[in-house]
Amino acid sequence: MSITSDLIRGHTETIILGQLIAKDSYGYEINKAIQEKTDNQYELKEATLYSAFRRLEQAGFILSYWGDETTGARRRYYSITPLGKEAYRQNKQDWERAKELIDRLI
Amino acid sequence: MSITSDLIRGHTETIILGQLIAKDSYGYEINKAIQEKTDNQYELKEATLYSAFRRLEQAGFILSYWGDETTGARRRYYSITPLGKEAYRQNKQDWERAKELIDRLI
DNA sequence: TAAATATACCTTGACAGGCGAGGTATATAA
DNA sequence: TTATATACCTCGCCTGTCAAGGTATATTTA
Repeated sequence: MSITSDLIRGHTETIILGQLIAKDSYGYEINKAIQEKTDNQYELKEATLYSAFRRLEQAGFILSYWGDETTGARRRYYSITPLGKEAYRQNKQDWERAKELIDRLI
Repeated sequence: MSITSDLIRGHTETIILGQLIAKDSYGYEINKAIQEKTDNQYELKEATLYSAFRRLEQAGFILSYWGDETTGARRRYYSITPLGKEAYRQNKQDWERAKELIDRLI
């Protein structure tokens, strides 16, 4: 943990979209993947994660559907839309630019 | 402009502290320097700038004093404190870490 | 078998930083 | 005299994060 949220703020949606480009997934799995990718240095708080899903779906960047689990807890799967893929590309580009600017400034 | 504020959020204070390490300065000048450094790609909004000054002074990271201009508008100068320098070093380190994490995730 | 843990979802309300909009004042250029 | 540049400031809204709380199923442990 420890990485302050303000440094990640604004990347949450991009991170989620990035996960969904690889494959359809659900909240719990996405968060586990994030933790693994960062060697447990970062995780999304649940409230943050689920409110991001709402925004992304609202914006037409993702679609959701219930999984057909016959056992265990139900899962709401998300898939990325073409619009979402475009947003991801744009966000990634913005990040490259922002990174360069911030490096210049600090 | 254009760089969304959420990507910069959390860097405002570090950027200001970074400017003040070079030399004492005042709001207007700091903002001009930021614009120059980024080829006019970025600027702090005034409300953002001045509220950041308040926080930084409150935290003991900077001190302020009025300039002795005999002409033109008055200037409130800021200088960075040892505590502010330490905060700057820490923030910069956090940035390096965050950058690496975000690059892994998106 | 009871309790704890892991999986999996969700909402509410508070908080903090960014910023639009508005304001003040001095000096210079058109 | 009007506009622009310099230089400061505040108020109140907006948005994303997250602590705290809740629900339900399955497995592991005591």
